[in-house]
Amino acid sequence: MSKSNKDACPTETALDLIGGKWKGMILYYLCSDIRRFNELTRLIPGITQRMLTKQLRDLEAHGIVHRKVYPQVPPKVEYSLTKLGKTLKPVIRELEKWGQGYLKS
Amino acid sequence: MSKSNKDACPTETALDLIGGKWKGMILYYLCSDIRRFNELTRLIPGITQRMLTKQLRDLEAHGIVHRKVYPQVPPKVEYSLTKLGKTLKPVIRELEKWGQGYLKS
DNA sequence: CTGTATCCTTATTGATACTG
DNA sequence: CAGTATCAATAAGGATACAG
Repeated sequence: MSKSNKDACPTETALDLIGGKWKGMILYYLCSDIRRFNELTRLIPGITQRMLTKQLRDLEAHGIVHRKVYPQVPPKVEYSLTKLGKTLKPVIRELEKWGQGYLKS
Repeated sequence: MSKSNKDACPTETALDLIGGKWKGMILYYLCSDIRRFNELTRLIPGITQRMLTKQLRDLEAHGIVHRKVYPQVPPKVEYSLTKLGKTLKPVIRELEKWGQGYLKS
């Protein structure tokens, strides 16, 4: 987004970072555990490797997700929430609660 | 979105409804008050009439926003949160809080 | 296993002009 | 005031193949 009034509307800042088609689900699963690349692929039906990579890189760039590479063959990479990422948990939890309520109504 | 695992991930349901480039800000302003079309245009710099209309219609279609038309000239239309929409307040509040924290860090 | 690289399609957004 | 209509541009997403 070019330059909206983020100061006046922090809501927008947050949605910029966790919005998008897949980030919600990625964060949802990272909230409960450290996950590997392939694991996320399985947990999130329909996502392609390209999109998963892209979203994870995005989250990483914003300091929300940490990427830990084990230099071995075959490769092993673990994704987890950073300190900042963990502060998102209440947000994710609220979204989750609301989503559940909405689905029941 | 076609058919992801919304049941497994209510977070996604929520983000589907309140995500997008402008919905966060629209909801942010509707949380605190009833707003008119032109008022929202002023409050949200950069949004076009076309986009504001589209987003409001979206929110309306999902039962989050109520559109009240006063049959008069010049026209007057008021937008407000529905009962369901009001249940979003804690969610918006969490997003807002997190956004503020993020901006400060 | 964890990605890149290409190419292509679709969805979102924007600019602008116009209307009841 | 509160929108529509039209057209154009950009961004997001997807399919598939390939690589270290």
